[in-house]
Amino acid sequence: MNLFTDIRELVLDCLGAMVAAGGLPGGLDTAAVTVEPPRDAGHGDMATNAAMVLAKPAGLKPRDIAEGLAARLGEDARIASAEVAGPGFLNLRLEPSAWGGLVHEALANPAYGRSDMGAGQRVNVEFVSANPTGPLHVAHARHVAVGDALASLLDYAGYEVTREYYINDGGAQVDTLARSVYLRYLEAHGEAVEFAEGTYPGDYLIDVGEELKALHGDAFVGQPEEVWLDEVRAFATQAMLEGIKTDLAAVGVTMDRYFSEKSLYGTGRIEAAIERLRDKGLIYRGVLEPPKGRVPDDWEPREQTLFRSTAHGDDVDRPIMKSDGAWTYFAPDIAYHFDKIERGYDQLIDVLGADHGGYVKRMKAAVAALSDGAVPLDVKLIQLVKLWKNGEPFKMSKRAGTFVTMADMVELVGPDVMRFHMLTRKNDAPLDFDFDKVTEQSKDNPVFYVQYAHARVKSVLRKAAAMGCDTDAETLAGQGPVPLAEEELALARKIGEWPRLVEIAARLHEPHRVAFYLYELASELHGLWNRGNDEPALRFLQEGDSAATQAKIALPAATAIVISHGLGILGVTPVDEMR
RNA sequence: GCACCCGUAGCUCAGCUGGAUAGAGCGCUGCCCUCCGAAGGCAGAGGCCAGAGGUUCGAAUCCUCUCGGGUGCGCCA
Repeated sequence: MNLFTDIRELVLDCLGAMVAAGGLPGGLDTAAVTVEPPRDAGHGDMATNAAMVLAKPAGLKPRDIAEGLAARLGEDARIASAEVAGPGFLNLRLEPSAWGGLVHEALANPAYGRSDMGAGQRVNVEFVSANPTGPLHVAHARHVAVGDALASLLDYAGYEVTREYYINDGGAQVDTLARSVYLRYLEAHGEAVEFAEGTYPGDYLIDVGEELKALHGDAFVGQPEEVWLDEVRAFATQAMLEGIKTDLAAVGVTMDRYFSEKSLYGTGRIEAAIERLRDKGLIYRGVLEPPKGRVPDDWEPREQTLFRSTAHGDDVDRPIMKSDGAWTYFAPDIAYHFDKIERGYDQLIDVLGADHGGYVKRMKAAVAALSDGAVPLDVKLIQLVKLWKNGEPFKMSKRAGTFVTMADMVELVGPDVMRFHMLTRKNDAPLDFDFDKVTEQSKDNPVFYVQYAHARVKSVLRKAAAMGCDTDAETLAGQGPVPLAEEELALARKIGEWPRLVEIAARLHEPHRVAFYLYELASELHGLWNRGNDEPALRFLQEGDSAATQAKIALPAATAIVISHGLGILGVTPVDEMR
């Protein structure tokens, strides 16, 4: 139930009636007609641009259409007033009962805000996909928060969502991992080792070396790489993956599928994907031009196997095979996306680091080619997270050992703070993460502010219960449409915007909008609360009057329910009291 | 050189398939705290939406160009 779309339907009905009555020509395109909240609440509850959009094609003056439309809209029971304003806007004021009905809906319907806009379409959200060479670090934390919230949001909006992790276990970096673990293994046998350039010196591999020793004894000691590499690589990769899964579990994220890059090699799957492209005439042998203005020192023209990505919007064609005949990293990625397409997804979403920006066009080109344009790929690029501590930038350096893992971060601030804060910016804007501020209990901290609103309501409900009120949602819903005082309308309207917000955020693939909405909703609740300080009639708890209190608590209770819905999408647990 | 992202109040940032007088928090100024939780509240100042053209009834939003910042640009994934 989305009151904005309901009222838009009403507007369209009225327009239809005007056509029938001869007040408007038929056959007008109403696609551009919107019903939305006005920027300035003083203008009313909703505004429609119908008259302005239709004036030109109808050959009429906007105000004339608006006046005719206003007269018809005014006949609907939900419309308190319809006024023509400005160049032809129609400002609608709704009967308070219409908003009260929504508040009631929020209480009565646990699925309030859920949408069927997805219509069961299948969406694959790939996120994190960190190399399995170590624990997740803070940059991944943002990927985790954004990817998982986006997946939840789409689920909430009626899509069938798969959360997926692509394991980059096919490239050279897992060999490096294996060699590094091997060094730790030798160390476990008492050998002094040195971590050369290009190996991973991190402490996190010490245990893995020990485990390898426990498993294989000294069987690999002094042996050449051919003897142990495959075994150690598999063991190490598995160990890293287990660690990553543990890290994810600690913040409440469960992937539906882990897809191994390695599984694409030697199985004909890369070849099959490339063949598909070749069938479309998109694979050829050729020589690329060097990039203008910045020619690499060792540049020399080379004939390579290329994918004609320019046929689908890329700037240059891309190599899929190295000069030694091995696949470039792009080839298995093509095969991976081909696999996703073949699994029947209607939409693909990749959550990647912003440094992969140059990679988006070619991947979109590949997906467009492989799906004949049927499957859209949206790539969400995640900007960097800048860490702060004690008012100073907190440097993160692998070399200096100040390597902040996601697990460290969670230990310091908790999963809820981490997840919420990571969504307080658009994905493509850099984000500051200040270890002091994110846990601060003040209005400047959105995490706290939203949680506080929820806790405040819960506190009110506890006190109401102590007064003898029945505070469960079912009982409150049973009281029927919620009567609202003028001062309570702003909060009720905000509750009414929830379903609309969900659809907008889901359509744009922007989960941060949920976080911002929750902040606004919390703000309305706190604002109403504060007015209660001066005007006792507005307080949720009416001292000594449990009947009045019983009626009053429906609105805050509905607010808390919507907050919990929203936090649920973000993967944050609503708290019942602040500690 | 090319591509992508970004440029909105002193600072950090929102801004809906293009909508009305562009919003929030911080900071600043003034007033307020015996009041359901003051871990604050109310009010105010503060803007050429980087700049210039264009499309439109209407542009922060779409198009073109310029300037400024970030990221990336064939055998690294």
